[in-house]
Amino acid sequence: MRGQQARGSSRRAQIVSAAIEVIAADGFANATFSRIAKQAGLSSTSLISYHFAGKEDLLAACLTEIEAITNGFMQARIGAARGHVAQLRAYVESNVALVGEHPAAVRALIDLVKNAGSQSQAVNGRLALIEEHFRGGQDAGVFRHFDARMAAIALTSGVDAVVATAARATPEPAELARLGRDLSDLYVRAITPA
Amino acid sequence: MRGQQARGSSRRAQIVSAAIEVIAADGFANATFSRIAKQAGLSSTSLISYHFAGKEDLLAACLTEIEAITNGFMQARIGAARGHVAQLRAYVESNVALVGEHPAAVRALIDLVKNAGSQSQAVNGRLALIEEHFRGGQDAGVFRHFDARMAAIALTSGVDAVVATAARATPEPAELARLGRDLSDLYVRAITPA
Amino acid sequence: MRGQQARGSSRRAQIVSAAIEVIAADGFANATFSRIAKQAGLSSTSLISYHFAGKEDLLAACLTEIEAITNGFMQARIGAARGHVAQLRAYVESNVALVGEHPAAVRALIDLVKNAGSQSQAVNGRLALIEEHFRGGQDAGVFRHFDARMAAIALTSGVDAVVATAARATPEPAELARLGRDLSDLYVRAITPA
Amino acid sequence: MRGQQARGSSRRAQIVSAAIEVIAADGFANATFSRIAKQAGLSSTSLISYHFAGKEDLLAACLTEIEAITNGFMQARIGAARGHVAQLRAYVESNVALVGEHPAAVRALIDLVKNAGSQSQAVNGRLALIEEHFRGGQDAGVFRHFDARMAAIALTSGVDAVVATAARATPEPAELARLGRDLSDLYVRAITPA
DNA sequence: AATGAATGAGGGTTCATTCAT
DNA sequence: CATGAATGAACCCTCATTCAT
Repeated sequence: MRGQQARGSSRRAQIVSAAIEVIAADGFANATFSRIAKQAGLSSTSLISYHFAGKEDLLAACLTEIEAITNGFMQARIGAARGHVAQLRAYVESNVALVGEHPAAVRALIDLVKNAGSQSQAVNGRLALIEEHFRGGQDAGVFRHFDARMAAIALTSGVDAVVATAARATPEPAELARLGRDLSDLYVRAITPA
Repeated sequence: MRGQQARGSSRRAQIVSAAIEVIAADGFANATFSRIAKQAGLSSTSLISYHFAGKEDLLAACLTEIEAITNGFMQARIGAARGHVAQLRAYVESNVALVGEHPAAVRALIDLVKNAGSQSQAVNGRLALIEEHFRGGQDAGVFRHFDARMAAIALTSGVDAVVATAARATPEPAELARLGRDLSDLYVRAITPA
Repeated sequence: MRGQQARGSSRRAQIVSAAIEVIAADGFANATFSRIAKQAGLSSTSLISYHFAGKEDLLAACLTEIEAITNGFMQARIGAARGHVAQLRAYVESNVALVGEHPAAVRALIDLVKNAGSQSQAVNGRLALIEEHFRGGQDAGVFRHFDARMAAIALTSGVDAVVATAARATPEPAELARLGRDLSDLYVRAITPA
Repeated sequence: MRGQQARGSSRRAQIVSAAIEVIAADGFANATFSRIAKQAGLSSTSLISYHFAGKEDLLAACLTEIEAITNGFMQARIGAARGHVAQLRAYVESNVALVGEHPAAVRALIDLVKNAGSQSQAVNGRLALIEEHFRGGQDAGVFRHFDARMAAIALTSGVDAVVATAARATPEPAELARLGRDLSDLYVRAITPA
């Protein structure tokens, strides 16, 4: 009766998936319950309200879902890398490469981050992780001493923006790879000692 | 009858100013005529419609106003700098410093850029300018050879994000100066040869 | 979410009915959602938007409903008549007689025809039917040779105007019958050979 | 201060003229003060309110002006005709011919009659005149005995409708002449004895 | 005589949400 | 679980009119 169902509900997953597609296609501002319901093949928006406590709840679920997708993709590559620099490269390059694998998820994520970013723990979590990575590298002496939080913000938003631009054009994998390499070059130079 | 007033109208300026404050405080999505009218001390939203052809028109006027403010502030500093590197530093540092002078304008600008960015020629103009600056530096041999467009995107969005974060906290001028220096260090290292 | 309901919805029918009464009473120009909602006993206009895709949709539904009413009444009488002249008489007389049965529908129809006439295929269909009838009579040699389209326009609008006047006064059935006879006399004389 | 100026004001005439053109071009429903002011080259709608007591007043003035135009054209032709039948022909044919001379006035008149018809004395006056003409012809024995008022309604509305259709197409003078002759044939046959 | 600014009512429409079934 | 109906607030916008100047 309340809305807010068990996490495992298949209906929930179906709605979240539809919402992500709508956000990716029509933008965050146009992602209404109406469009989402239609995309999901539901006859009524009330089903969404039934499964989610509110729009915020749905959006949070989208964010969670997207991050599960992206993390699954990126974590493997990052985990395989050895050393602070290599891991940072892996982060940037796998993030760019992700556009080729899950364009809708990437587009939706960027829109969600733009519009609901600072409230979201998930987004802030990603930020904190990178900040922590920077501090670790600094302690290990492989990164310069800069404002780690500031650099984390600059990096994540920069990567997001490049990825967003790329996501609009659906480029070739090879082109994406070059883009990712170029971009990680930029940041590695920025944070490592001369 | 109007719907499009002479540029110099004081009411227009008052409404634009109120709109900027609302966007800065409540976000682009919540910047409704109602809130703007209330902020401006107007008795009804129809006065806004009287002075502006529509919401788009008002938003465009806000963007114009903000850019006038920011350009007036930044152009002087950038123009005073000599050399590609110094000019880039001037851009980044003056942009960060701007937060201390016009926090509302900065916050609003960032929200407008996020939500109306790719349609706005003013925004795209800024991007093109930096891209051009990069190419010029590359031709002069003072910048490395990287994807100029990509780097321009990464830089502008990174600066915007750092600035946005700073704008939320209203920090001291000295702190802002340090932040600007740190950030421009980052980008200068990123784009200059080892 | 709907905006376009199944044809059989009782609410839809209720709203259409209310709209017809409002148009009949206040005129097409004053048939606002507010007045229609009040007439239908609804608490808000949004319910109308819920059941109809827009004002046009509602108006189209009204036209359809009215034509169903009028056709049901007139078709029987016209179909029972034999010969071109008798059918024309049946058309004119049954149209006038209709005022006694469904005054609101008649008044509303005339207002709708006046204001949305040339766009409506239903209205144009009626015109085309009569024009065709005229041509048939001319080919059969029972009608004179005149501009069939022009005469159809003159007849339908003339009948509409007489009917509209009659509808304003709610006259007795006998009086209506005489009016219908007189009017059909007029047109029969106009189109049959001396 | 009140609005409602002396009849002879040149501004008044200018506004009336603009209003007629707007009604003819955009239709009665879209004839707003805004559009009329623009058409008249005025900078503000308040000037209209200044010269006219209200919208009704302006519309009445339009009707008066149009009738002055049409009467000037038609009266000459009707007055030159001798006999009841010839005068009726002159009315119908000159009315149709008018389309070629003053298309805007005709289009506007028809729209005004449709939307403000039954309230207007001028319109009702025209009706009464024809009704009187019919009675005169009946007394003189040249017209049959029919419901004079009803026939007047049928005739005027029929002529208006044909004229309205013609006004939409701006046809050749010769075509208009034929149309007028055909139409007056129709009505003459309708009202004269077999 | 004329004007620009301002007003308030009302326009249709969209939206997330609630409720009874 | 699921649904269709209903709701009320809020949205942007247009209109004729008024007022001080």
